[in-house]
Amino acid sequence: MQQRASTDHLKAFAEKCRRKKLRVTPQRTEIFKILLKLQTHPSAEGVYRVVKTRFPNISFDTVNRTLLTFAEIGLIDVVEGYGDPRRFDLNLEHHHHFYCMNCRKITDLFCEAFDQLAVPKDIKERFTVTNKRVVLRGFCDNCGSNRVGDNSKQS
Amino acid sequence: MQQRASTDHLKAFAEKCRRKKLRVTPQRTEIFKILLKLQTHPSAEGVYRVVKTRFPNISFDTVNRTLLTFAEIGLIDVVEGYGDPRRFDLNLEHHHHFYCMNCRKITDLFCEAFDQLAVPKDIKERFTVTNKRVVLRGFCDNCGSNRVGDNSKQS
DNA sequence: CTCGCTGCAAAATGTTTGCACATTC
DNA sequence: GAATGTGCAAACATTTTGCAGCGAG
Repeated sequence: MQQRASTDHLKAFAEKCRRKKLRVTPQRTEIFKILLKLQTHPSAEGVYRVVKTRFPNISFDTVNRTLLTFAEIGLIDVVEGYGDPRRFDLNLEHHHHFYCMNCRKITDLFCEAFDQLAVPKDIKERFTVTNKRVVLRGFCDNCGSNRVGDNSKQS
Repeated sequence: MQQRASTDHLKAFAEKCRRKKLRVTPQRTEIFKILLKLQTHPSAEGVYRVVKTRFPNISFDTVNRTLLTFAEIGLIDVVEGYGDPRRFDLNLEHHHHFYCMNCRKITDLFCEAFDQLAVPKDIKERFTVTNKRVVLRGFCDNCGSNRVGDNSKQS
């Protein structure tokens, strides 16, 4: 089933690149194909290891940059954590987080509706769940008005 | 209000340390006090900068190790992302994540109840929300049986 | 007095940047 | 042919480890 869809995905990929004025290079295509096949949540390093079996000369930087580029144009997503340094939270009570994509600030959210969300039985059967949290992402009021969609940093 | 509670928190802190057979050193106490005051989600670096104003000789490692120790005994929490390398996700559809604290594998969860969770109006007013996700944490079936609560790694 | 904790230094890991050459459009 | 993408190498940032001496219990 994955195989069948690949062609469509590849077409969509090429089109998206063209729309964003990105060149469709063999490296990019291969990386995208590998992402399709992996269906996991690999790090740049993980993707690199796989791509290397087909493009032995590819550099890690190309893989890493390509992934960041893909994320920038919305072709793929970056998993929560976003590669930031580890951060700590004194608040052990049940609460939730809003993460600003621009200034990277995390705001605690307290919300009964979120707290009350139940973990379905089938998930509980597959995993030992010790923590449940709703994570929202977007832009805080400081950042929301000025900017729209890019990934530039700010200390 | 934070001020008043500090004493209690400090007592609880000392007791927790004793229970876990950790020594109550000035450094640890200071770091804990700073966490109480910060009420944010600082990185080790961020905590270090503040502690240094009072303990100019403290080393970054002590701060970092202390924070990790605190997290290990459940005194504080590590925010989603956990300091892992950045990871990517091809799946742009609405889905949710389970993160295994042991093997660090992320599993996609598809769950209607989670999808349907509405973001309350007051949150929408404060933030521009572009993404919503439920993140569960715990141990997957491979890791759940062998281990219970520590933080040791496994490649 | 003992063992855990701290500070220092170095290593390991992960990420970013600059530049010359190759390649897509 | 112009401009973007790639590979390489070095810089940078973050996290981890080993060890000698210090200090809490």
